[in-house]
Amino acid sequence: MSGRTSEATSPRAPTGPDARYNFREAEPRWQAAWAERRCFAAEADPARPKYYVLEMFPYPSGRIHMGHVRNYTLGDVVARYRRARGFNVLHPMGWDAFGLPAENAARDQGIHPAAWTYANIAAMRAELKRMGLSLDWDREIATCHPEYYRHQQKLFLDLFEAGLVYRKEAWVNWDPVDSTVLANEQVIEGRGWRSGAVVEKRLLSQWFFKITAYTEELLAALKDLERWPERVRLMQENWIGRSEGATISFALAGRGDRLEVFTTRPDTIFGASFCALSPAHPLALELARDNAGLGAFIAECHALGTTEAALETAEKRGFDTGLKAEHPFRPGVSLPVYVANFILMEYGTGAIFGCPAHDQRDLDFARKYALPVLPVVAPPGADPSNFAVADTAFLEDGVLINSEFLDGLDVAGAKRAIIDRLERDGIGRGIVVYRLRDWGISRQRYWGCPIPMIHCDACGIVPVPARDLPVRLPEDAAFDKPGNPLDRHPDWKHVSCPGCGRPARRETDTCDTFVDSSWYFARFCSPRADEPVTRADVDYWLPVDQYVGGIEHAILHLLYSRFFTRAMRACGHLSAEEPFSGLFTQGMVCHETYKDTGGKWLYPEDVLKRPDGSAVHAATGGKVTVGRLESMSKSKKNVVDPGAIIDKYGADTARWFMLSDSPPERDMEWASAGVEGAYRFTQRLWKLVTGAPAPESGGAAVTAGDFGADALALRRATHKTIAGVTEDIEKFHFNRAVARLYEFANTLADSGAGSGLGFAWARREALESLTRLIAPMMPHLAEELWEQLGHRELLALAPWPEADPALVDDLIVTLAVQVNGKLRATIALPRDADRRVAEEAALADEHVRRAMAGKAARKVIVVPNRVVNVVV
RNA sequence: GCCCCUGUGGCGGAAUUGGUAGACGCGGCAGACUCAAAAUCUGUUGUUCGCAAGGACGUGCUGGUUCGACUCCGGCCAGGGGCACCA
Repeated sequence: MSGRTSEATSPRAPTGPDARYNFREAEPRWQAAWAERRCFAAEADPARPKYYVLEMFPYPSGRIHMGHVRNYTLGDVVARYRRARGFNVLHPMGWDAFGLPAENAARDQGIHPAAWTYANIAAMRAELKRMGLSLDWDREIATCHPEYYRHQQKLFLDLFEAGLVYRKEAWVNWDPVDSTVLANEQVIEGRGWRSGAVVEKRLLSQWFFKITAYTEELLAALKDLERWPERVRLMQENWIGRSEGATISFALAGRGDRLEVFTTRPDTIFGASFCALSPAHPLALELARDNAGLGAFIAECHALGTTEAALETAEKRGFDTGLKAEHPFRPGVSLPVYVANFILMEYGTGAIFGCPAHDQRDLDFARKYALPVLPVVAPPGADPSNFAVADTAFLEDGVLINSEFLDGLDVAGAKRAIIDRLERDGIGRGIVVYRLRDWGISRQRYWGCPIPMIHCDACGIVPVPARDLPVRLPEDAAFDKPGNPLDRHPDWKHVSCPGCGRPARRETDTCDTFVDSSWYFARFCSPRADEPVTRADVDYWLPVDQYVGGIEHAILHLLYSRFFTRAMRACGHLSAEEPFSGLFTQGMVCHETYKDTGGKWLYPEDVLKRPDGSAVHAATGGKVTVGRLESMSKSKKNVVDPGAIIDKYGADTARWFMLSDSPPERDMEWASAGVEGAYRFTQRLWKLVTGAPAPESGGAAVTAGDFGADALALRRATHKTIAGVTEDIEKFHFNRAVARLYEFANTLADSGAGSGLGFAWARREALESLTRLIAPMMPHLAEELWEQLGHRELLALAPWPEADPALVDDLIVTLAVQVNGKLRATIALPRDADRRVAEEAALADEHVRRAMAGKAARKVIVVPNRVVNVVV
């Protein structure tokens, strides 16, 4: 080592290449080398097994955040590992580039959305490139580019042709702050997911994708997505919301028509005491024409909509229409028909029968309007003659009572019996209904993909001919007023009708941005094709073998992508059944929060932590309150800028720390002390490999006889580590892989000088294996070490090390010896020693003898290579 | 309200899936080097009793199954997430 002392101390001042690993110099150098060799450019090759790794593409906000660093590091480990395993890997990157923030920037800063977006993309691309990700940048796409949305418009036309797109007048969720329509999924607790504004109901003509055409398929296929987290499958299952029930049609007294209701409890028909209609039900609207009171009630229901007041009160209210529905099995009994505010037109038939004894809402309603409550299911063993329901409905299984031909059956049996009877009588049938609704995609915004349709007074709605695509966004839109800039534009919407040539109007709605992200994974397979996708390419690359992203997209994005895959298949674009065969959902990156004495949030870099755990303001020395761990957010200032971390420690350290400690699916804490530890490890590795160079074997033949005990021990450690790290990476247990690599580096550092040709060979094998194993996680350092070990070829192109099974298992194993289940000793035995040998060795141990206190062993349990338990 | 997940040292977490609880990292303590500090290296670090050998206790709480339970089962408690007038 050199005599220099003042350098090489702080991460801020690394120096000469011989003293320390200089990431500042090395990282850009290796990135340039990878780019020059085009190591990560993917090409379809049917002769090779493919592996498509994809992380959810980012919204170009302008800066990357720690969540991105974690997401892209996880994906990159998989990509680099698979490449080393010989797969033809596709690992692309793009930009989810349409969306409202660009229009807000235009309004607030006077920058055009396109200029703002492309500048952000350039900034973020540069940041991502510094991370050393093994991406095929040749395939980069941005959804706001006409070369992308042009193909999306073509897909829209194809879906339209296939009957999967339609237009209907619908009550929509209107966000008054963003002046746009939101999908049901984008309304969270009655508020817009982006603006947080209270959402109103409005009736508008909207474009819909017929996702319900695939409801059964989307649900049934979930069980085959074995490499998806169970929890995501469950969330989608709940979202689709399958429920089995029956329709029952009631005759209406004094009218020729009938009322059809939907119920999941047809078995409770004899307990029915009223019927109720949705305020939007056609019959309700018809009756309202001659009934001012009813009209007022319906108007009131709509006005309330999903406003705050409605959410808070949530009171069940109804209006008696005066109509009577005749009970289908009890001649002469009739039920009042109400319009009720809690019945949804979109679910079932928009009408129900109420059985208060066995449904809590119906019970509340019945009590309010003094309707009868007749129990028809009693708990098993209860006396049917005096079983009654007070203010809690009885929802469990039991025995049918007061129900004529159903009496004595259980709930499941009664359901079957009544459905049989309804079907025989022709007044109902068993059906399955779903919660899932069609996907409303119209947005009254500028910065989105224009919907390629034209409204003609003579021809109606006419698709834009494919040859006229793309329908480009006008560049000269104005953003200073609320509402849709496309609709306000002086001439953009005026076109001639493709059918009759007369003046017509363009559709001014643009697509929900979830449409853009519903097929980008397919576009990556042939990103410059003159058609949405090239069949041969998508059929080779799809499905995505490993998709990585945040749990927040568990429902919307993933369900829409699954729909799009099916819709594109129906249009002949691809043959994949599912878009993502493997899914991994990562946890969030969290950080402590800090507040000063005035209660103002502080950035972590302005806070000084003291050894006793307290914290002070770095500049003023004032007291700082340390708050709990929370997901990083700008509003709480508990953010750490990835750029600053990479400046200070390098990309490899940031990547390594991201993978250490916390399992990737769990939330993690970004702790500065942990980062320092990761940085120290990079330097230790550098010293380990360069400090005591392993001689090159130079092709000299090494035979088994050359390996002494120390060499063999080292070789066993090496092969055990290879096997362990390989398994950990396969299973996404990156934190365990990291722990193993720390352990192996410690073993290697402690293994000393050793002697002889065999040891030198074993040491070199160990160092090369270590270098290859860290490569997916710390790719730059690994290349540097690989070069130091004398290799001329890039490590990025080298294969993954193979573990020799003969060296993975130890020859001598340690067994635990218990007496009555308590650990008393450990004994060392040859691997797979005979049970009798193990038993004798255990009983001979002095600690064991003492614990047995002279008593005889009643029973001895031997688990080979693990444990001997002596029962006395 | 319904559904799901998680609870292990001072902290992040590990435990071959029923077989030596606490690997690995962070932090702490002690020591070496240094005029001193930083960096680096060595040792130590669940609690507790004991000079020691050694013992007792210990995976949210509680009961059970088992030769043996962080792991399986029942009942609680706490934290987090999803859905929520869905008939």
